[in-house]
Amino acid sequence: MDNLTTRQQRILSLIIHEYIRTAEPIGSNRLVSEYNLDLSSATVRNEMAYLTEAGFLRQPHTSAGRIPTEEGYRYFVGNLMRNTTLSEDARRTISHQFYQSRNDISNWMHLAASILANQSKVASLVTPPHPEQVRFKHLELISTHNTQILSVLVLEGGEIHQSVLTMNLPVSQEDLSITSNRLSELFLAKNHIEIEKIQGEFSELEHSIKDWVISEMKQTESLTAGEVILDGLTNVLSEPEFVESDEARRALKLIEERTLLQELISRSILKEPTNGVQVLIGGEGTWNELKQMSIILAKYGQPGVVTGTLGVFGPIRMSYGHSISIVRFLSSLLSDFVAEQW
Amino acid sequence: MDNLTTRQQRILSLIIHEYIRTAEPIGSNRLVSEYNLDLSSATVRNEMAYLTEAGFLRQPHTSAGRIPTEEGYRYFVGNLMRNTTLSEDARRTISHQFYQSRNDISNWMHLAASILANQSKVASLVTPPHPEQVRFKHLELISTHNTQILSVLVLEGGEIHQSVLTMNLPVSQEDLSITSNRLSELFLAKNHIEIEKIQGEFSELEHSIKDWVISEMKQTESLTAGEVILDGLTNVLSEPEFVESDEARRALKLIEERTLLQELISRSILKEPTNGVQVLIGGEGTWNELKQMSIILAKYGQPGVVTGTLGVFGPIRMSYGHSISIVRFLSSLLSDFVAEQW
DNA sequence: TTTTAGCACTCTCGTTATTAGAGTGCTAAA
DNA sequence: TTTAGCACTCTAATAACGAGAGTGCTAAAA
Repeated sequence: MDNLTTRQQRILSLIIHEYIRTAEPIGSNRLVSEYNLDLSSATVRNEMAYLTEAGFLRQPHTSAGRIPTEEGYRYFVGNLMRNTTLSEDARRTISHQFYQSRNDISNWMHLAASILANQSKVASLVTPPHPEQVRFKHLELISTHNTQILSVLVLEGGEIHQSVLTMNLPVSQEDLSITSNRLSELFLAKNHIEIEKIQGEFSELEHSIKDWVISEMKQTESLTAGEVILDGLTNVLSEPEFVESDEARRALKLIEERTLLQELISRSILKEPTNGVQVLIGGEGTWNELKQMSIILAKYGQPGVVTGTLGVFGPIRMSYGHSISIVRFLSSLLSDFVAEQW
Repeated sequence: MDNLTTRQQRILSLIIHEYIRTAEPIGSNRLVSEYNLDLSSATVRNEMAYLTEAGFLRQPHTSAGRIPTEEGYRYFVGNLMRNTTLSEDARRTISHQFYQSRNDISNWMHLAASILANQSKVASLVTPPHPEQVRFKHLELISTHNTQILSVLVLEGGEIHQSVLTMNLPVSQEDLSITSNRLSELFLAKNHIEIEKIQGEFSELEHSIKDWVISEMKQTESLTAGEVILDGLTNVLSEPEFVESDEARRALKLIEERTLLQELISRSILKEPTNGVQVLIGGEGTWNELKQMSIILAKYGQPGVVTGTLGVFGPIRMSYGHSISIVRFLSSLLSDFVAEQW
C-alpha cells in the first residue's frame, strides 16, 4: 500500500504541487504538458488509477481530474516534500525586524504573528511564552489611592502580573515597601505550594498579598496558553474554498473563537513532534470541523523553562514545504530570543 | 433637501430596515405587503422617487428596487434611528463576565472585543487604555543574569513597561536596588521632558537606565494606540457582500493590517463625537477603500487621564441601532472599570 | 512486459435563448 | 392627493446545447 514507485511518487508530488497552485482538479493531459513529462498521458492515467486505488487521490466526479486526499497530503508531507529553506535575505530581514522591537513581549508576539501570516500567505497563531515551572522572583507594591494598591508580581522567567487590590483600610507607601521587601525575601525562588506552607506571623495586609500571589501563580501554572494571537485571517478567507463553502467559513469561525484551538494546541503539543514541527492535516480524523483545514504548529522557547506555541493554519491545500520552513525558522528565532533574555 | 415629511422618513426607515435584514433591493409592492402599510404601492413609489431624487436611495438598475445610499444611512443614523437599549439581562451578564476577569488588562481587552463581536454580529476592535499624559511613577530593577537587568517601569495610571537591558559589566542586585530607589525618588511624578532636564551626577548605570526610561516614556506618549485587538472578523466575512465582492474582502484585509485603522482612530477621535459614539459610514468620502464598510467608534476611560478606543465594524448594511447601543454600553462599562482601578 | 495510440464514453461548464416575475414611471380617474 | 391601471424594462432562473477536458479500456508498438 505504502510502497509507491519513484514514478508514482513523482506524479503524486506534481499533482499536489499543481493543485496547490490552481485549486482545480488535475487531469493527465494537463499534467504531462504542464511539466513536460517524458511520459504519455495514458501512462500517467494508469498511475493515477493506482494512486486513486491506494487512497492518495480522488475524483470529484467521474471524468474529472484528480485531487489529493488527506492521505495523499500526509504521504506527501511525510515522504516526498523537499525541505525548502528560507532565503538568506528573507531570514536577515526578519531577524532585523525582531531585534528592533526586542524589548516588549506583546510587541514581538504580534510581530511574529504578522510575519508568519505575511510570509506563508495563510493565517497564523502565536501564544505567549509561558513558564513551565512557576517560581516567585519579586514583588512590588505601589499605592495609588487611599485603599488601592497596584501590585506587581515578577515570576522567574520574567513574566509579570499586575493587579489593583483594594484593602479595607488605607495603607502608606512606607508600609507597602516594608511589606514587599519582607515578602520578596520570604518567597524568593519558591513555587506556590512552598509559599503556602511557609510558617510565621503575617499581618492582615501581608496575608491579603500572599493570597493574591498564590492565586496568580496557581492560575499561571494551570493555564496552558491563555491568550492566542491570530493574524492573517483574511489571507485564508480569500482562498476559493472559503469563498465558496459555508462549511469552510464555519471552520474558520470556530478557530477564531479560540476554544478549539487551545484544545488542539494542548493536545498536539504533547506528542513530541518530528523535528520540532507538527503538521495536522484535515483534522486528522479527530476534529471533524477541520476537515478542510491544515494546521502547522511548533513550540518555541526553552523546554522545561518557558515555552510558547506558534504556527500557521489554512486550507488543506496549502504550501506545506514553504509554510513549514517559515514556522521552523520563526520558532528557532524566537527560541534564541527567549534564551537570550531569560 | 433635508426636510422629509414624516411619511418619507417612515418609508426610508422601513427600506433601510428591510434592506439590512435581507440584503436585497426593496420594491414598493414588497414594502407595502411586508409591513401592511396603509398606502398603495403607487404612493410609495412616488415617495421613493422623491427620496431617490434627494439622494437617500438609489437603484442598482432601472426596474429594480431601491437600496439606501451612504447619505441615506447617514440621515437614518442622524435623525431616524430609535435608540435601542440592551436588555437588563444582557447587561447584567456582560458586567458579570467583566468582574470575573477584572484584574488582567490584556484579559479584559480580549473579553471586550469578544463581547462586542458576539453581540453585534460584526467585527470588533479594542485598543488598550492609554495614558494621555505620561508621568513617572516607579522603577524597579531586577538582576537576571550577569549583565542582564529586568527593568520594570510603572507610569502614573498604572501602565507597566518591561525590558531586559544588557550592561557592559555585571551589576549586583544590591546596586540595582540602590539605583532604582534613587531614580524613583528623583523622577517621581515627572514627565520625560522634566526628567531630561534633571541636573546632577549620574553613574554609568544610572545613565543607561535614565535613557531607557526617557525613551520608553517618549514612545508611550507618541503612540496613540499601539496594539489594536480585533475579533469577529469571520462574522463579517460571511456576509454576502464579502462573499461576493473581492473589493470588500480587500477592505477587510486592509483593516486587519491595522495601519489604516490606526490612522482612522487617531483622526476620528479628534472631533468629539455626538453623545460619545462616532459613526463612520462608507468611509465618509475620505477613505475610498472603505466604501462598503461602516465603523462605529467610542472612547472609553477617563478623559485627560487614560483613554482607549473600542468599536465595531462591518458592512455598510449593518444594524446601526443595535451596534451603537452595544458600543455605548461597553464604553461606559469599561470607563467605570478604568475609573475604579485608577 | 510495459508503454502508448486510439477511441468511445461521461460529465462539467460556459453560452445562448427564453421566460416569469418583480419593479418602475406615467396617466387618468377617484 | 391618492391610487388603479398599464406599458415597459430588466434580472434572474431555467432549459437546451455543445465544446472541452477528462476517463478507462483495448489493442498495437516498443
